[in-house]
Amino acid sequence: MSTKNKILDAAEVLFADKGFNGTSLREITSQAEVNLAAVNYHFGSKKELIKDVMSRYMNELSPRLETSLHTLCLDDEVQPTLIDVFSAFLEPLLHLNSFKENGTSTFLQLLGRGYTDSQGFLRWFLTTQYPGVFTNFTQAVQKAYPELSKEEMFWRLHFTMGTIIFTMSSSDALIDIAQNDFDRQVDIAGVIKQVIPYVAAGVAAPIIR
Amino acid sequence: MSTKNKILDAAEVLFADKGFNGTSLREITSQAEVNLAAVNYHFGSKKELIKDVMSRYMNELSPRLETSLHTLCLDDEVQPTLIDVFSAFLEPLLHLNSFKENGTSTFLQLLGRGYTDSQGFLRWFLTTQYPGVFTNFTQAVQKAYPELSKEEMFWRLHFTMGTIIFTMSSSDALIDIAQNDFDRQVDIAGVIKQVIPYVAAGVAAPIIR
DNA sequence: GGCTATTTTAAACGTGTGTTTGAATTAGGG
DNA sequence: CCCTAATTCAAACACACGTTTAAAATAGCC
Repeated sequence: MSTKNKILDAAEVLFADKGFNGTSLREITSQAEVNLAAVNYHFGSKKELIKDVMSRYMNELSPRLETSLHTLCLDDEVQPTLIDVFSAFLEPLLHLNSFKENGTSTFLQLLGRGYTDSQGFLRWFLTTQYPGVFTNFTQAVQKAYPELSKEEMFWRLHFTMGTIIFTMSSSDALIDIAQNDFDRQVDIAGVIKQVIPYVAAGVAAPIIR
Repeated sequence: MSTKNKILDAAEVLFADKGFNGTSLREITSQAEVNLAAVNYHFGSKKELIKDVMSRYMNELSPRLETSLHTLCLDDEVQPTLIDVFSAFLEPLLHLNSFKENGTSTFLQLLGRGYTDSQGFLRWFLTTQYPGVFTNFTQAVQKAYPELSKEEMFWRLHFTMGTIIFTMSSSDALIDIAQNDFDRQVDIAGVIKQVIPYVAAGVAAPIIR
């Protein structure tokens, strides 16, 4: 395993767990069992390391998400339900688990970290580097629920992102509580399946004017 | 204005904006125009300052929230809708605006920070210091939607917290985008009114077994 | 006014941070 | 084998952090 990958692997777990600011390069390099200076040698700076950690996941997720949402919109005749739209995220997201152990959970936690940690840096990163994900998604929702105005859709999509990202940021803690309180096995896929009807119903909520 | 309050006022704004870890005592004290050592003199430590910032808001919010949810459950005959339950949050939350300028927005941002920044510290703080808020809320939801099992309710309540807290954490940025894209005035009350039907529909989503 | 307790102040402390340096080591092609 | 380029390494750098100190200033009471 290359030094670069050892660093990336250690960094993503720590970043997900303790945030970007909350994780020091020394923690990362000692976890990865490499020299401290290796980060700046291979990545240039901590900020670049963060970007590369995110890119590795986005490059894995983005094409699968794009095709998944695309096939959903292919047939002009049938109108997909909102459940269909959100379910289209399921396979690409869960695929991250075969890309890397606990990949889905780690990625969603990272997403949450990036959204709140660094004052909109991630929002910029996503919208500029992977604009297709957004446009494909809004198109799919638009098709499933045409009555929704652009503004209402804007808000409801951000509510949805909030629900998913926030839940997943603290999913480890929540899963622990659920296992204790209800005495049954829960995993990340189970949480995602719980959240889909929730967000679908939220987006489809009756419009009050 | 006392030194203590000057610090609290400066701290809450900076904490909301840049997180707890992301804000230094030097930023706070120079913003408050007091000496650096004043924080440790009046509060003992940074951690205590964070607690006190949160307490000031919770002590203002908690009793109003409790009575609001309580009156909702008073009448045993009529069953409140979920919209009623979530609307019961509106007045107590918006009251924070007369308690302090931009109080509602600041408090909800702080809530989001606390939830993600410090690995569950806030969850502990809320559940141990203000357990009434949770139990009253779940009772109200239970009454509005009795079919929901304890486990499903657990998840959907956390999804709801996620939606609201996450949205409000980045509400300033979102409001800016909305003002630009849709060319109309938006404020925090407007966002809350948008989010209520969303979360109400989410909680009331049909159960798939 | 004088004494005490409270508060403010400037300076320093120790620690942890991201980054840089320059020498030592390792790899790989001619 | 040898030379060069790439990589690793220990050490140090400069800086920012939360906290502590002890002297100076202020306030409140007899």
